[in-house]
Amino acid sequence: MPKLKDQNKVASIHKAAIVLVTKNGFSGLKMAEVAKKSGVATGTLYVYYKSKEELINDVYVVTKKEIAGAIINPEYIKETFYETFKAMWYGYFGYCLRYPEKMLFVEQFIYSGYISEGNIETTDSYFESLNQFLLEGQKQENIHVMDVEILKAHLQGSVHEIVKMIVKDHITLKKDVMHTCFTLAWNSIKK
Amino acid sequence: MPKLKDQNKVASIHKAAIVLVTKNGFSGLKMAEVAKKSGVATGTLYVYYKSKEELINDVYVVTKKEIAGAIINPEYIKETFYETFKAMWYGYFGYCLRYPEKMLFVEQFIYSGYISEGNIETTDSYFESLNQFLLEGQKQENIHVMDVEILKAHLQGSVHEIVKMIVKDHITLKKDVMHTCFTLAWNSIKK
Amino acid sequence: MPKLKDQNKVASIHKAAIVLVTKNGFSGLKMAEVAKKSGVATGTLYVYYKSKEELINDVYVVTKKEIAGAIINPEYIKETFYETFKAMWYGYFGYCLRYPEKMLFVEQFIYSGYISEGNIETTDSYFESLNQFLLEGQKQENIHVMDVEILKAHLQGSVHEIVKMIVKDHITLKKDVMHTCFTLAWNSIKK
Amino acid sequence: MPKLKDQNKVASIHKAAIVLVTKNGFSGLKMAEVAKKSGVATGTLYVYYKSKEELINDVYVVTKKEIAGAIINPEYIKETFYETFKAMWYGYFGYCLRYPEKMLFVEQFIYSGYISEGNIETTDSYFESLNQFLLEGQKQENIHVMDVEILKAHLQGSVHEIVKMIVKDHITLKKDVMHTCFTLAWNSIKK
DNA sequence: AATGAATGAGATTTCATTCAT
DNA sequence: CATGAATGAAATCTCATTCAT
Repeated sequence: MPKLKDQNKVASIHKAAIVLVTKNGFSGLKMAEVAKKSGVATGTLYVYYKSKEELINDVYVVTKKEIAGAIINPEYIKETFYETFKAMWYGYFGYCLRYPEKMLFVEQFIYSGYISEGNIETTDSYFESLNQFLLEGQKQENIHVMDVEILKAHLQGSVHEIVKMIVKDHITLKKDVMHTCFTLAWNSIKK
Repeated sequence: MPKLKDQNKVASIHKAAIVLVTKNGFSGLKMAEVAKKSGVATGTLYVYYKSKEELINDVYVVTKKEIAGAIINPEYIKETFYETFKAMWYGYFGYCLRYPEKMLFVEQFIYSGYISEGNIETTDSYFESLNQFLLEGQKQENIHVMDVEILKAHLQGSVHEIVKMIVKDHITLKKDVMHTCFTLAWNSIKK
Repeated sequence: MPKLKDQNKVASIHKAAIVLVTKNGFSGLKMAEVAKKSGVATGTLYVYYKSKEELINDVYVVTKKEIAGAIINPEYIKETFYETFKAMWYGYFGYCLRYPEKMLFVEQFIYSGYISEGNIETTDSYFESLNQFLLEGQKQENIHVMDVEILKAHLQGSVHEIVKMIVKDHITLKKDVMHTCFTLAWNSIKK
Repeated sequence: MPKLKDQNKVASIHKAAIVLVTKNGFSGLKMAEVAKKSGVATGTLYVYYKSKEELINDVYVVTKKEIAGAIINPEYIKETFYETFKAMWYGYFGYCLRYPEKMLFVEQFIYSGYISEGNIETTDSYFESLNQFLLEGQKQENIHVMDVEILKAHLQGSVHEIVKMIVKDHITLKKDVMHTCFTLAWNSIKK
């Protein structure tokens, strides 16, 4: 956790860290580069964070929260399950497309051993209401009954991989292709 | 006659590298550790590979080939598109479940900047016949018509994310759950 | 305010580098030894210089400048060409005798491939006024007309080789021998 | 000293060592490069020489002998001291111009600490008759009386430095310029 | 004798972190 | 708080030499 000093500085440190991790991979993240890109001195990073690990954890938690917000949004609640799901799916897909580096950042660190146990639990809780929504959909027989974690993994995996491919190949996504992708997702789970 | 280059050595170096990446993450791959674990001197690593980067690239290419073999297998060719697809899907899912470290290794490095351009093209070619199979399925109206790359990304993303979740949480997968996962995949693409 | 870069440090690094090159030869220059002798950490050397090569280049340029100053000195300008030439020759000969390690250092590296192109040009410019002096001597018919570069090479070669011999054999140079050497030089070029 | 096995091999090892030292400096001489350039295996170098140091010493002694032969040659003995000296000077200058890498090789190692005491004495003996010739010239009042070692150093230094300049700048030497250089040398010593 | 793969001590270089200002 | 020079442990890589064939 950062000291609550200059929030602009924190934001630029975060941004730098995310971009650098995406570009050079986690092993390529150098504190000196984070400092340079974010316009602060290396020593300053240690004013805000005790270590590289802590910095990364902070970025992770904040980003994960932002991602939760891209899915769970009061505006997305519609009349039917289908419509709400659609809004959420588009919300998430759009977010990943706009911020692929954040998507990649979060993805990379699940297995890195860098994220502390406590933070995993914390971030999982952000998605509690999404779980409720999906369970309700199963109860109402809108979608197939199955482990919700598997369901989420399936949906998220699909979105991530498609976005990665699009970003990697510099493809400009057309509306109808995006709709095709949504159809893949919906067909897979609908009852 | 001089000593002959020992191909077992290459294999043990690979094995060590993959295991170490899995255990300590990519950033944790240290040449000294690779040397120790594979039973060679550090200098020997540099007899086989010009640099750490080249070693990793070689592991990547070899692993990617192995993965292709887990999907594209003459035994998997069945009477119907559905059955063949099912065999392939199970082949890949099973591989990922057995060797999650290889799955993760390959996944991690696509964005790491560690893989050289040439190797990306090389490894892409391994999957050519899979592309043909899917295109044929579209022509025969077994599955929806859409960009094959998107189709593959969708299917692969789903598998990877589910396997990651299972491995992460140390879940022992039951047959019926595996079948549920396959159903997700098939329902999403079938016509 | 951060710590300020310490210029004394640069000087002590230079000194250490020159002494070590003299003692152990160029191949014997080890960064760890330079660090130890100059009282800094090895990492600090890389704060000041990007690489060993750059450190050596810097020492080269600074030493070459010092050598130029041993020849081109306002005090050496006398009434006649002969007297000025004599003062310069003695200045250079004396410098080489006092700092044979610097003379050798500079001599060794011209052919070593260690000196970057730009630095050769830079250091050549230090001797421009010497060229002017010699050309003027030719115009005034004090010395033979010939390519100035050859002239300088001849004079410098003579000095270096004699000094090397003296230093190698630990001879204590008598005044009259030094005068004999000067006579060799003067007789060779005078008209 | 090499074992008297394959003299062609010895010759090509020598040639490779000389060229590589000239190009990359002494510190840049790598046994693996010598092996490659001379067309033998690294192990073979150690069949001929006990160590890198011994290899270098052998090259030194052989080259030094060759150089002595370029100066001291029965054909060069003429009627007068002047004519003999001229023939010798041209012989040496020509040799240096044709084999600058050998000249540089020998020059570099005098201060390197790599040449063993014994070999220095050995090679010095090759020049004994040159010493006699110069002493005789002094007795006959053809040239100035002074320490013969200084005299040789002066003459050799001049030749080397001029040749280095010419080779460095890729100048094609004209006959008259070569004569000018000789005149410098002769004027400096003649009585 | 000849080979070149293998070695490992030791060199160069990196980089998270500390510290003096 | 902020700075960035300084640190040094630890990483990568080199290369003279050895050794199995």
